[in-house]
Amino acid sequence: MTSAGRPRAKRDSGTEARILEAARAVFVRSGTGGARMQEIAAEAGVNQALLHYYFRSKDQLAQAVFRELGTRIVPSILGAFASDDSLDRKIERFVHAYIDAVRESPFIPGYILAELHFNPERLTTLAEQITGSDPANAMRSFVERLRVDLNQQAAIGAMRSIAPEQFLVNLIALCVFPFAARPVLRLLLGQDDDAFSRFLDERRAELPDFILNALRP
Amino acid sequence: MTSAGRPRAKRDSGTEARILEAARAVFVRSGTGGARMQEIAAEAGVNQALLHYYFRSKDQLAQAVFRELGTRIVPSILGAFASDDSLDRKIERFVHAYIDAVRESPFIPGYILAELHFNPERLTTLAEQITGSDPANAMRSFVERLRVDLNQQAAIGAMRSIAPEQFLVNLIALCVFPFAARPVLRLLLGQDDDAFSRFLDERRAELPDFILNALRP
DNA sequence: ATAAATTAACTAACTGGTTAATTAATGAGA
DNA sequence: TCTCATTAATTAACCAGTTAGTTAATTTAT
Repeated sequence: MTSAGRPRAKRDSGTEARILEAARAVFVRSGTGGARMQEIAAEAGVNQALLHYYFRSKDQLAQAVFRELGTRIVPSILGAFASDDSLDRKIERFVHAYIDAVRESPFIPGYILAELHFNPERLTTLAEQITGSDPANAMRSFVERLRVDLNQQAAIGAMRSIAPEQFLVNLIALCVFPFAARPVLRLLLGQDDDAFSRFLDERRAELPDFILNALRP
Repeated sequence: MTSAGRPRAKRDSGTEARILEAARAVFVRSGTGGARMQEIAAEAGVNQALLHYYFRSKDQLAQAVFRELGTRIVPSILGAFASDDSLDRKIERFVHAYIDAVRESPFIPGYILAELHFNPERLTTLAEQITGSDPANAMRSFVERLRVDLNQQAAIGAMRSIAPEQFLVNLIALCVFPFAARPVLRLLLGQDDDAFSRFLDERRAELPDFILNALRP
């Protein structure tokens, strides 16, 4: 028998995963408001009722997708700051980790940003999920640690003084924005997929220097 | 008589404007997919049929809102680059113009980015509207002019060498992202409206230096 | 036999959009 | 200046199609 009297995986196991995958595709390209359950069912190759069988409602399905994508990306990039590397090195690791993590699914940042704009309450759920309840507090202590780091660098004359909030926003902006604004770049700079990829290569190599240089005293 | 046998402004002129205003509010907070015509009608205080009387369809109404917001912001910030100031000064003007233009309606960048993510084709229409057909070409010549500027600064040793595309993305990212990511900042950094406003003041003052410093050789 | 997985068919509510009728400015002519 | 036809503005009621969600029956692994 399986684990706990729980009869599992009858006909075609993996259905739930297939549904989630289809939902991800549809939600990412259409948003929660624009997505249609029917379209998701079709893309998953199942009956529409199955979506409700596995995920009670459209909203819960949307939340599941959002949670999955959010928790997949955030930790990978936060990891760079968990190490005890030098600040210089942390910045470089962050930039590389983010670009590497996101480049194979470049619509995700735009989707997450959009979804957060229209449903800001989702952030609470997501943040609790990641930090384990009380995200604001976890974040505050993170920011304070960063403040100490930055002040120390400023004290020894290695960096100019900067508020940790400004620093964080700058760092994240420079990483996230090119993805979020990809449709704009595509049209306005005439970037096809290939050009965008080269653009990212260049960026990955140069961005850490750009940031460190900006912080030079 | 009026201009051309065209009887104008009967009962309550300004209805169209009121509808557009209501539509703006609803679309900005819910997106095209999430918005409901009924909600817009209610917010405008008119019958739902009037929305169709003035703007044939939901899509056309959404486009009208998008166009209005897009054309309101873009030129004001592009203006900074039209001048013949020094590059340093252009950067400063751009940062100031953007923050000043957007700070009183801080959801607009998030809305525009989200809308472009889900309906990238809207960008074409908008860009044509602003540049007067053939936006890709207008943009290319703009980028090339910028390239010359940047190369010149690099040649005289005033700046490090940087591709105009990277430069543009950096500049815009640093300006736009704080607004687009506002819900995140609000929760994660615990910023209320007031704290956000102070954050913007600080940013407006420091960001030009940050960018110029990053470009130092 | 049992219970999970899956489906076809359905429904109740809602959606964007239409229609036909009503109201009120406007300008032309008597 | 007083009709009066004309035309724009506005509404209530309606419609057809779609939507998320349900149900009851069927399949299938154990």
